[in-house]
Amino acid sequence: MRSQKPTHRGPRDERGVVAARILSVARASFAAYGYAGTSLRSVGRDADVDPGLVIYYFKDKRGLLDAALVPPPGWTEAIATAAAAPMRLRGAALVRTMIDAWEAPASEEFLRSTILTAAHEPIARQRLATNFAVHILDAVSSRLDDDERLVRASLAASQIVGLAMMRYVWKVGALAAMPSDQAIALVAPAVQRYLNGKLTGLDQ
Amino acid sequence: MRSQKPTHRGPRDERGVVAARILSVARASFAAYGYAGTSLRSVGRDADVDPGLVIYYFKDKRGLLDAALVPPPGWTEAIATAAAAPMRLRGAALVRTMIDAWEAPASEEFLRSTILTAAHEPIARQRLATNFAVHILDAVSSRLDDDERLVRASLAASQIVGLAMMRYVWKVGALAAMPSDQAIALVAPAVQRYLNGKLTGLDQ
DNA sequence: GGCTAAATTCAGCGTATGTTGAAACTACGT
DNA sequence: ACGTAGTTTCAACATACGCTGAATTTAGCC
Repeated sequence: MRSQKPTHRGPRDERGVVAARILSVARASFAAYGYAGTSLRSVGRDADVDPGLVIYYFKDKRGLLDAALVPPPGWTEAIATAAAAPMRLRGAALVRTMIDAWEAPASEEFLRSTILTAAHEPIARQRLATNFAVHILDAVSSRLDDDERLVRASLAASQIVGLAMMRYVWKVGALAAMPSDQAIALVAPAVQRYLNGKLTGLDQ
Repeated sequence: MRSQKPTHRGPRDERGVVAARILSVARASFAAYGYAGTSLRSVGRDADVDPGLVIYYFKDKRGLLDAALVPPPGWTEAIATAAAAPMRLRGAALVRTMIDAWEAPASEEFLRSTILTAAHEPIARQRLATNFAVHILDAVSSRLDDDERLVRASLAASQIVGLAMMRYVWKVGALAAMPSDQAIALVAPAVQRYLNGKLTGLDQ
């Protein structure tokens, strides 16, 4: 009358499948409840695994967060590609890249957990500043050549971020309800103007 | 050798001063560490008050959150005023109203805690959807008269939200470093175009 | 067929949490 | 003076947390 549940231990993990499952659960939980709101016990429960195993793989709760904030493969390249599109189409390319990332489950998990955890955890914020500022802002601004390229990149990013917040994070308003092609078509011109249009208010 | 600290109980609260202090501390903590990361004990400690008193005033931890998410007086009116500005200046008026709110400590506390808590707490998200969508989107869209007014309001809001995230929440990039007048001048034209310019991609 | 190393579980530690119920203090009306 | 209502503190509860150390199972290697 001890344990009726078939507890079978030992190596049955194939190439880190279990670790990947834990990580996926953790990302979802960080995004949904934040860092403090995520417990190793609940992660273990959702991943059908003992909490100790989470720590066995990720060492720490913080280590789990660190792993959750690593961008998925292809992320950097996708941005670089969009930032290198012909100037005429670059605005639309950037917006489309971002929207595609938000609508693919794998990268959506990463984006959501990063953006939402960055709100509360200084570590996540710094990580986002790196992944975001360095990769995105640099990818965009290094492809521009005038004096205001840093400003232009920031402006373009601000519009894309705003779209993501309204459409995917808060899911509020008309932008959240329309098909993605329409959202891209509506927002791309503004981004494009930021990239190579005339800027107001730089001299005063 | 019992208690050397002068414990003085009894009514020394003047017109809810203590409750206001608790609420202010709570807002700051919600914004900094999130809902789960905020403990009644730490709130009490920072407000120089016993944790039980927090519950005496706000009944629940959730009640404390509820109170923290109530907009400060003047908030709704400020948005309505900006949304009613002459059409030519409306974009700039909206952007300036938001930036002013973020730079005034009282409303900054509210905005920050609302936006950041909305990331993790469904209750806060719904509250933000109400305060934000209903008040802002409606204030803006009810002043427009064409068929796409809901879309126009959402687009304008997305640009303003993006600016707020980059400049005040994440503090990343050129938009975070420049004086506020410059940020307004740079972003206002895009908002203005969303309000009464030509929109792309609505028919296909 | 034992050996080893990796994978997994288990029991338990110290600590912090939200909440409660009662107690203590103060100001004020009578 | 006195009681009463409103504030504030205190002690304690059950629970949940992060993390550790040892135990247990399994798969592959000689």
